[in-house]
Amino acid sequence: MPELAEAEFFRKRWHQAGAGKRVRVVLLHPGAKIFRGTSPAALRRALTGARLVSSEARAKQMLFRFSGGAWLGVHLGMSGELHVEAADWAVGKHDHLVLVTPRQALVFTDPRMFGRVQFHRGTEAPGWWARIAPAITSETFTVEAVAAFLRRRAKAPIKAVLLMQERFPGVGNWMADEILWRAAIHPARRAGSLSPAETRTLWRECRRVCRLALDTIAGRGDYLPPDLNAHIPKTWLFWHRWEDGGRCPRTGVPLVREEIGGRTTCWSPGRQGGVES
DNA sequence: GTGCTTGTTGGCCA
DNA sequence: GTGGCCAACAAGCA
Repeated sequence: MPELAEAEFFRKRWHQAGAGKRVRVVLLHPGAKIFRGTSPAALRRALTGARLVSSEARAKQMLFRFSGGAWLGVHLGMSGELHVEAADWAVGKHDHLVLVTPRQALVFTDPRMFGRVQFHRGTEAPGWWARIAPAITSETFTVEAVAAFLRRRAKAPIKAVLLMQERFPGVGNWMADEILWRAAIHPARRAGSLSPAETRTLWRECRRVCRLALDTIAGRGDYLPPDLNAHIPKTWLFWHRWEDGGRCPRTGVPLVREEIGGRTTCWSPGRQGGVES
């Protein structure tokens, strides 16, 4: 599930339940793949009895800071989720890590285990966190930076390029399709074939989709929608991209699904022109 | 049984 | 060295 806005949604969900609280750590499967590259035992030692101080989401990742210089990084992969349950809640088959507060349980669950939990200790955030590319919604995400990147990846389909986290942090499969649909650019176009005007449109829609997704999925301010996608308008491609017989919300024409850049891609014929344009 | 799945990585090849 | 492509990872679902 998790792309940019979903990461922020799940971060907020844990934060609202756990901020300021002391936690006890329960590792349900310490050998699980989600702990690859980190030490579950050290994680448990450092976090148990610590308070959740602050948290942040960047791209598709989250970082939770605890008292005593302990940090918990979370990447949800393809199927990971964070949820909040009652403290006495029954453990599910794919729950791997639980932070228990006096009243509630913060649960990390991930059936496919493409997700990842990383423990870090120190006064500063971990290096991998600092190296995440600046947000698309930030001022450093300029049209010039996008243009330069498209030149470097000139032969790759634009769909594949939008999935590259080094330049488009947080963009995943559905957001990439949403951006290209709004920008009216065919997903199979080579990145280097976009005109300056198309590049500018793409840049603008990247920013717009990220901002709108953050507003509608993660909410504004402290507000958190009850359901993840409850407030995404029906005018978005999002709601139509997976349904059989789905139609373009703008033209009414049947949508096309095909594999582009190694991923199933949904696009609107007519609106998004041809590969050669 | 088959063929998918909102992600990332490493290996292969040009 | 760089860029592009693809299989693999694991489990569930239709």
